Amino acid sequence: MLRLTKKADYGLMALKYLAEQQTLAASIRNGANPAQSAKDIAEAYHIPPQLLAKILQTLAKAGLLVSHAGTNGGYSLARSAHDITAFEVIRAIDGPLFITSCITIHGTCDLAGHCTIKEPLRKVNDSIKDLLNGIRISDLIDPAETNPSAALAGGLVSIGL
Amino acid sequence: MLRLTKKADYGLMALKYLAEQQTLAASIRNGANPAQSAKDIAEAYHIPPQLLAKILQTLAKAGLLVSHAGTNGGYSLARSAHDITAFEVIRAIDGPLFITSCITIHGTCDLAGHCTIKEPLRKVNDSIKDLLNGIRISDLIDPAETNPSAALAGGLVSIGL
DNA sequence: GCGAAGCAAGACCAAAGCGGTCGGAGATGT
DNA sequence: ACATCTCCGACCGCTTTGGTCTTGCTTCGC
Ligand code: FES
Ligand code: FES
Repeated sequence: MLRLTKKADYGLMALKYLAEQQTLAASIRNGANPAQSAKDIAEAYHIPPQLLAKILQTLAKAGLLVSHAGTNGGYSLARSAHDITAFEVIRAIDGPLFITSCITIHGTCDLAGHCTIKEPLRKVNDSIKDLLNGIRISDLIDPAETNPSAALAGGLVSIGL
Repeated sequence: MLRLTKKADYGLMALKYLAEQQTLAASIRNGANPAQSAKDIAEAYHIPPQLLAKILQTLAKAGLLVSHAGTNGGYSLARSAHDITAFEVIRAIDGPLFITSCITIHGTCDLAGHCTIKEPLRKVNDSIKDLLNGIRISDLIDPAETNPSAALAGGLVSIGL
C-alpha cells in the first residue's frame, strides 16, 4: 500500500545531498554552489548512477533543479532548500498519480457513477498531500528544525470527512 | 505516487456496502444480517464479480469478514462498522507494504547504511498510518458523524495537476 | 438424499509500471 | 579544434497488478 517509488526515494536523497553541499559551500567557502554531478551523488549513496541521472533529469525538467552541462557541470538547486517541499519532488518524479486510482488523466474513472467512497478518499488524499507539503528539503537535513505547523511529530492527525 | 490499489478500493466499497446493509437490516427488520453474497455486491457497484470474490476471501481470511457458504450464504461484517478502520482493510488487501520501499520483510534494504532520509520518511509513514487509522467505515456511510478534531494546519493548498 | 447456490483456493494470463542500462548529443575547458 | 565530461532520450527485462478461469467444497431448499 501507498508505496513510494524508489525513484522518488532517490530523488529526495539527491535533493538533500545537494542542499547540504549548497549550504556547506555558502558558509565555508565563498564560491558559488559547485554543481555536483550526477555521478558524485550516485557514488555518495551507492545507487545506480545512470538511474539517478535520469531522476535528476526529471527533476530538472520540473524546475526543481538547474543543470549545467560540460566539464565540471552538474546539478544545483533551483530554489532554496527551505522552499522546496517533498510533495513537489514526489509529484515531479512519480507523476500526478493519487491514491484513488480513479483520478486519472481522462478525468473520471468508469466507476464514477456508482462509486460511493470517492469523496472520502479524496479527503484522505488531500490530507496526505498537505502532510507532504509541510515537509521541506531543509527539514531533511536537520530533523530538529521541523516546523510545528505540520503535525508530523507523531500526533494523531484527524480529518473531517 | 501513493497509489492505493484498485483492490483496496473495491474492498472499501464492499465493506461500506455490507455496513449499510447491516445497519439497515438491524433497524428496519429484526432479523440478523442477511449475509450479502459476493455477486450481489459486485453487481451493485458494477465491478468484476470474481475479482471481488477474491478480495472478499482475503478480507475474510484477515478476520474482517465472516463468510457463510451454501445457499443464501454470503459475507457479513465480523465486527461493528464503527470498529473497523480503513487502515485494517488496506493492510489486509495490499499487504504490510509501506512507502519507503526499504522496509521489507527482510528487515533493512541494501541502502540502509547510507540512506539519510529513512527516518523522516518513516515519520511520514506513521502519520499516514494514523490518518488511515482515524477513518472507520462507519464514517464512509454517514459523513456527517465524523469526529471533529483539528484538521491539518496550514490550509488546503490545491495544486493544478 | 439430491441438486443448486454460494464460498474457497488455486493456476493462469495480459497489460502496465518500475528499475535499470545503453549509446548518442551537446556543452566546456584547453 | 579537440578531447572530455555531462546531460539527455530511447530502450529493455522484470515485477506487480488487475482480471479470468477452473476445480472443489459446504450448506441449504426440497
Ligand atoms: S473507483 Fe473510480 S470513483 Fe471510486
Ligand atoms: S532506501 Fe532503504 S533505507 Fe532509504
